[in-house]
Amino acid sequence: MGVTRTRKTGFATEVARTARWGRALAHPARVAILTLLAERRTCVCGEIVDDLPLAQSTVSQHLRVLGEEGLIRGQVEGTRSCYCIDADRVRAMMTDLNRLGASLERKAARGC
Amino acid sequence: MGVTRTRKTGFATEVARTARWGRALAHPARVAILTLLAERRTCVCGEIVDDLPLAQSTVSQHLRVLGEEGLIRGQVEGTRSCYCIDADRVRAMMTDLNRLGASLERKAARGC
DNA sequence: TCTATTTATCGTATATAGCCGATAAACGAT
DNA sequence: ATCGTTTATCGGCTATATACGATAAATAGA
Repeated sequence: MGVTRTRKTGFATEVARTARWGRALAHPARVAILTLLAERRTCVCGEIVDDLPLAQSTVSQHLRVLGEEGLIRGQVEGTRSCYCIDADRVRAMMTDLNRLGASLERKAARGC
Repeated sequence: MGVTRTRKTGFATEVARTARWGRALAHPARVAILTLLAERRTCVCGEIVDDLPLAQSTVSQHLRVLGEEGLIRGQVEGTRSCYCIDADRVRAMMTDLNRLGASLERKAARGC
């Protein structure tokens, strides 16, 4: 023991940050939630639950993950929670992803 | 038994496809591999192993994941394996991710 | 042939993710 | 105060992801 088995460390911060965006998008439920939120501009938790083939508690967890990455914001309205997309964070994410994508496309295959 | 517990299904195909891209990028090692491959244009497996704080077998697994999504291609050269980025697939990925990003940014927060 | 090198895969262990039902917490309405 | 509604969190379980060492497979070179 004493040995770290999971290595989240040892990577450049930009690389790690990009991977976190990846994680946020790594489940179809989360992509679906973002898409739904975009379509409706804003949305109460229950509407999201109705739209997904998942239990309410599961949806709540996915909402939390998206919230932890800042991609969505929630605000309590009485007994309900209203969620919406945080455009600034989405832009930040796309900036990172596009930076990666651009560098990959620019210097693509050659002798392989 | 007989009950499906993991639900990969019940989501629109485009949503699922985007989530798969997310998964591919969801680990810093994989982002690091792509970045390294871009820097060097092409790269032998051993060089990647040397560049990452992970065991050879673990790196090999990450290479496989990236290969399964088509983001990289490998070709055997003697005892070595030479990997490179598949620019077409990267473009396809960025198209999907940007389509998502654009729709999220366009219809962003309003009353939340 | 024998050896060294390189890489993929196997076996196994652990950590994380994901799922659900149940419950708690907060609020509105009566 | 009580009840119903809504949502977050807890507990427990299963599945997947991640990690490593060991081994297999393939090849280059002596």
